[in-house]
Amino acid sequence: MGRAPCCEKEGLRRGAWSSEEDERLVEYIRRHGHPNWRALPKQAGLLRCGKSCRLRWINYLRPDIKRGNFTSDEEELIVRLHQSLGNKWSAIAAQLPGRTDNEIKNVWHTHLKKRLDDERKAVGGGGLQPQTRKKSKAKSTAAAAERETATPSAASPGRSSSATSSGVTCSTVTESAAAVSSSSSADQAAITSACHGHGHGHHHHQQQEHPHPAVKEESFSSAEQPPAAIDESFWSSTDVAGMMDLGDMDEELSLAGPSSARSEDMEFWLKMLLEAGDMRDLTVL
DNA sequence: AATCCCCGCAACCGCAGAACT
DNA sequence: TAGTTCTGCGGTTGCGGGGAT
Repeated sequence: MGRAPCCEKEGLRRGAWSSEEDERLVEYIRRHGHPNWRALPKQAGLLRCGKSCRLRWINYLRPDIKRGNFTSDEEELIVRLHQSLGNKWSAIAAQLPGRTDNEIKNVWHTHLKKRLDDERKAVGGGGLQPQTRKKSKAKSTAAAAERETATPSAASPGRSSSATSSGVTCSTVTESAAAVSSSSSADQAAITSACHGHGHGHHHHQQQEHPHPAVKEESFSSAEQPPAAIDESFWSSTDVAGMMDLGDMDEELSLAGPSSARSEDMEFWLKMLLEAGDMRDLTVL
């Protein structure tokens, strides 16, 4: 059947979002929720298509987004879930509260997949393996790993980069490489610790940053405060801080629909409990 | 110092299926 | 029940930063 374009392309903005647009979107959703993405941009006064608004909200502006680099526990969990679920990023993301499918997908393609490939090569061929990248890459990767461990908060200004500005609690690709084929008890521990991290933390550091392109956030661990430089004006000007009040947020989230952070949490814990046995089995694969 | 190359990330695109009429 | 609309998902791309040469 025919399919209408998601939006009339004429006159709509594309590309990176401005702080004003973010502001509008957040403010609108805070007040009205998002019952209809298609109509939202018009009603919010945004020159974007609904799809773009949705993506921006889901992947970036949603208050329950947990940002910062992935912990080794999270990476491990992703690897395991990917083994069982395949490229079902949304399903994987459902097990990692605060993480988006897009983010997980990116991490998979940039870090984890490479890591697994390397491991397979190491196991299969052993010894020296030809680098898929140029020779300089090995150097730069090692250097990056070193940077990560040596200068956790020495992130350079500008865009965030998990590889170049990893936080203290965040793993590097190499760091957790050996952990992938860990024992079943280790699995449980990893899952459990991941759960603890999510269960306790992710609601409370939601306001860590407002990652706006104009003032990209530094990378930092989930336990740290965001750098002072982060777009404070945005939070104050839009009363987003007020939105982050938990009580208020619950209200907002319930308004926003079934995917509230609270229900996600419940679902997460239920699934975790149910799947704990399955996860053990995965290690046998 | 300049240029090249690679990486990470946000955003876009198109499809599939659910929801609605 | 069929047609249409909307949402969600997965794959892909383009941009900007930073390290290497």
